[in-house]
Amino acid sequence: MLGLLNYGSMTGYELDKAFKESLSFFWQAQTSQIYRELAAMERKGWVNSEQVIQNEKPNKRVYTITGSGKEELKSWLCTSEADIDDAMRVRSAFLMRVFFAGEMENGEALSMLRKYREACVGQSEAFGAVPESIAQYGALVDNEDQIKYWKVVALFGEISYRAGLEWVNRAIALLEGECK
Amino acid sequence: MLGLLNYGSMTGYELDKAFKESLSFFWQAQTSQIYRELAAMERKGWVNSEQVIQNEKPNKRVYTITGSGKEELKSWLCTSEADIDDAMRVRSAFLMRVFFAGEMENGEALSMLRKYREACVGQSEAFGAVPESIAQYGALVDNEDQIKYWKVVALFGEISYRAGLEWVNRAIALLEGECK
DNA sequence: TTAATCATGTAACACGTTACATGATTGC
DNA sequence: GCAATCATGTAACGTGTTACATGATTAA
Repeated sequence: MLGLLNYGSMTGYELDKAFKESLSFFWQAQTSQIYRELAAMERKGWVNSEQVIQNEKPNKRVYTITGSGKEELKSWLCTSEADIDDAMRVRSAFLMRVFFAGEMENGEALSMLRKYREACVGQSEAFGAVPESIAQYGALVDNEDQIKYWKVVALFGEISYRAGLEWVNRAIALLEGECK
Repeated sequence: MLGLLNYGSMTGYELDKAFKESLSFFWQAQTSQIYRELAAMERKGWVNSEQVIQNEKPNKRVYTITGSGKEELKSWLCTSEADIDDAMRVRSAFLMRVFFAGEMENGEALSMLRKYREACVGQSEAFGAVPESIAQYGALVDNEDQIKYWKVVALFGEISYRAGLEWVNRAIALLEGECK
């Protein structure tokens, strides 16, 4: 949220949209969490807010990052310590299901993997629209440096879904060999 | 935990080791969380426990899955509903850092990526030891069906780290082009 | 004698999710 | 008339993390 507010002042509603439309690939947040954390961040002095009265739409509260908020953002970005191990960490209820799939019917496990394959294909296709979307947001932010990194993150997504597809195809082939 | 206890009765300490030695690739749990959740599961009737007095070692409490626990495990394994989307969900503070890396020095971003590369290489190498480890645990569990799925999960790990390495190499190449 | 392994927990806090609550305006 | 978009929250609950507390035995 500090990262987004650093691009420009925003409402909770707009932050929520940013998470859902752009960041959801690597981070998710509930609407209620956004409003709660905005209040907490204001208490900490990282942001301040101002009510804006509107007449054709409901009133809104616009949040602005403070100096102390910018410091906090930078220190979070730069202290990478043990964080690389954290970065590698996967946490997947899906893989847990696969791990214990010996307790399922063979066909049930296969249908789970086929659903995963469909989801991979869908996600891979969805990445076609990403460059366009980056160009649009990039024009608003007006910072060449930023969009370079956005593209690098998008590349991670593409490569991961392709890898996921490769895996699931091999997994299905392995299991189909036994349960025709 | 129900999945593990389904292989055979165990203590909290042994469950903790299983998470740390075998499941940590796709799920992590703190020791304190394991003991807390064991207590909760006993309250729910999914497991029961018995104290075992030892004389050469500290006493221990052995947990055993109940019929109702087995039912719970099976229903968790088989109801896969919306869970595939959940499976695809990535949550990565590391990718968040990359996304906002425009606020860092260029060199700092690069060194973060190089650390990631080292970690990928290390993890990839660590996968060499996995087949041996699977064979060892497999002998204890004595269920051919199970180890088949364990191998499929290990394959996911190998493929993911290879993909991560491919990505980080391309990302570093992209960024080095500009900051020599 | 010092580190590792065996063994079990409590308390507090941080973070994430779900359910609920409200209400105006705009486009089909 | 109905759905979508704009707009903001509270309360309760569930899950994950950190800090703390204790103490025996065995191998280097």
